Amino acid sequence: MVTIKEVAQIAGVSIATVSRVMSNSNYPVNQQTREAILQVAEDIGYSPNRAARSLRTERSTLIGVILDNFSSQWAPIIIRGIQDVLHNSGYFTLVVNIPWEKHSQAEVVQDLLGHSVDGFVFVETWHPVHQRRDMLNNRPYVIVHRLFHESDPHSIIPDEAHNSALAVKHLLGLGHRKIAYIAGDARYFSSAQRLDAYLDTMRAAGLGIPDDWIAQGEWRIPSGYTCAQRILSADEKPSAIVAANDALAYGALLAVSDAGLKAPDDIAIVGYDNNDISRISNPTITTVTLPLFLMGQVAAKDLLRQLQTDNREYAEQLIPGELIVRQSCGAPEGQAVYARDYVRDEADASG
Amino acid sequence: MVTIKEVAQIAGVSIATVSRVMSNSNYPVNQQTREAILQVAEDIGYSPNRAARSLRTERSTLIGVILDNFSSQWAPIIIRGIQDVLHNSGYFTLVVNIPWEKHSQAEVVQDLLGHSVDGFVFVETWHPVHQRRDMLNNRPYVIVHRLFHESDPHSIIPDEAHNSALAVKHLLGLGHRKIAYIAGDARYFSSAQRLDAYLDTMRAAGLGIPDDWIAQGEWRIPSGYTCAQRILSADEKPSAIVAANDALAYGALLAVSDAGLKAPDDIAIVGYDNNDISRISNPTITTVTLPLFLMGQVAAKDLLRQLQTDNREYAEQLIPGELIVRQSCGAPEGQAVYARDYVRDEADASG
DNA sequence: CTGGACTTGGCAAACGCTTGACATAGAAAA
DNA sequence: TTTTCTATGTCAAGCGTTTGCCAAGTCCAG
Repeated sequence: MVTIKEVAQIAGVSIATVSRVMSNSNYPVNQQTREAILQVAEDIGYSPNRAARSLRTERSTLIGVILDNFSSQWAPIIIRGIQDVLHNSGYFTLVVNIPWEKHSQAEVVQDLLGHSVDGFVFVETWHPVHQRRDMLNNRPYVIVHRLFHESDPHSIIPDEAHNSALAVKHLLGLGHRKIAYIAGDARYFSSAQRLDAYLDTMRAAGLGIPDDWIAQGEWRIPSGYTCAQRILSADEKPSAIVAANDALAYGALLAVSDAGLKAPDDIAIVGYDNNDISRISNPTITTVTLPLFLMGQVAAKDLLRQLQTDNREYAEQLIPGELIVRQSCGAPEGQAVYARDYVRDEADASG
Repeated sequence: MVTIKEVAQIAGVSIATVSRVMSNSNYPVNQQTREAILQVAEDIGYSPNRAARSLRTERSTLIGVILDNFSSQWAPIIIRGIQDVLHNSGYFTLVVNIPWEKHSQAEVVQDLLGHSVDGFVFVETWHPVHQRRDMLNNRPYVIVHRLFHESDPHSIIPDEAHNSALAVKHLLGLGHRKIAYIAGDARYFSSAQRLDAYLDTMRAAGLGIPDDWIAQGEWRIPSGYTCAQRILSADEKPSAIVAANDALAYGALLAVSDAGLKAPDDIAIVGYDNNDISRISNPTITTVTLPLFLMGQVAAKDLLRQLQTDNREYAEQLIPGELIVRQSCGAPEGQAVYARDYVRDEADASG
């Protein structure tokens, strides 16, 4: 192992000086000396021993990342966003997957603290972390894509209201007035947010919604199918359906097809999530992106802020997504049409 | 921070004794003393400082996991397999994503070594690691799903030959004799392996293959479409197509449909990968699984073996997948039909 | 009763690094 | 000249553990 001593010896300075250079301390060091040291370090392949540094400084440049479910289609993208920022700031991440059912989060947190992690990121967690803040040994934390209902000032979540409104406004802009809705699993607070955004946007446009235009689904394809069937048999036929996610939209597409109708000609459909299914289905599904990579980046930056400053202002951050226009809505592809005219209060939809 | 000293003080022994108890050393310690120490440790919430331990022992219970591409649909599953084993053995993983283009792997390895990682796992790497073994500071390593061509005794890869043969044999078992093939991107060695398995299996069954039954694709849907078109215009029409992955199979499905034919009635299709597309498409696609989770587990176990024993026997390990019967092949769903009768040499297909 | 073997436990030296305290040299101020 | 200041470095303590070595106690055979 090549140590600081060897660097010091070769560079002809003391280890203290080398240390100050290597750790970017703002202690004044002659520019020539500094460069010489860096050169030697590179030449002999020196990189500081983290254990020694960590022992001394009580910091580890390690961040614990805790997932409730690594199998989620979103988690890997969020993690990439987190790492994108953290790695560039010299931090490594200790990623741990704990299935929610195991309820062993406290234990894992304990183990991570044993590794002196400087902070925590919780990804897609069902655990209201702030209730067990003591457990974190006062280390800073941040939550990306919280799944529990109660708000948390340390969380970064998608701007569901904004995103859902995008879908509805797009259809309004295309001239649709009769827009039905297939809701997601009610246990997720995002379902309620998306549904509310639909209701609000319709109301803002001055449009009424018969009861049988709203169907309660639960995220998956078969549910989208049956919900769409119910909506298609409504007294007054809608001309468009917004689904709370792409799987539901795809199920709806199948139901429309089985009913002898054609999307988007007979009925327009918009989904949410921009996952593979929306790219592959026929017709492809117009949808709204979840800004996952960005959310990860924002979370990581916020954690760095907590680590580097004494700024203690916290507020839940909402990250807006974008509309992706494909075939299922009937608009020219790639072109978003917003219903500015039909939405009275545009102010809160910006950003 | 509660240290070993406090435990020693309260338990009325020296820190040496506490250390020997806490680290499960097999140094003899009186049973009563041992229990008393453990009790005190638990009471005051002591857990050994990893940095100090690591500094002293030059081991960290940290494993570096290096990905060429975290966005791959396979990587997250492999990682879960790795972590499943490693976490249960008290190791944490430092997962790092390095896009291949950056060529900065050496640097990242350097940084990970700075964290004293005990070993490395390379996931889906294009780097022939063994050529730079010195770079790893003699730490053990293992490769899961290597992408470079040259073999490496430390790698765990899918048993492509076995898996591809499964698909072909299944069709043979269903009575097909005219089986065409859409190959994957030739830059991947797995493409060649899959193609060879197809050729071998057909040959073993004593069946000839006209040149225009084999089309060179490159993994993605449009390529599957054009390849299938070419195959469908062959002088002698095949009754089935095996594709090197599900995207190609899906593209083929579209081509078949556009040609006014119906799968599986007019032509049977089998894919490879078992990804979302094969579950969603209509008809759903019969496919072969890539045993990713298992591969991750095997890799982790192999690394543990290297860490814990002095067994230095290495051999590339091939992990077999399974056939998943869906609609596109025409067999009753969920029921695999193997062509035992038509394959002369069954021996090498077992396992 | 003595000597050896075994059991149990303590001492203290590292491990590689950071950092407060101190040293030196040269320049400017008095 | 002496003092003070700044710029640049060095010294050395100490972070919490592990572990080789030694010491003391206990037991048993001779």
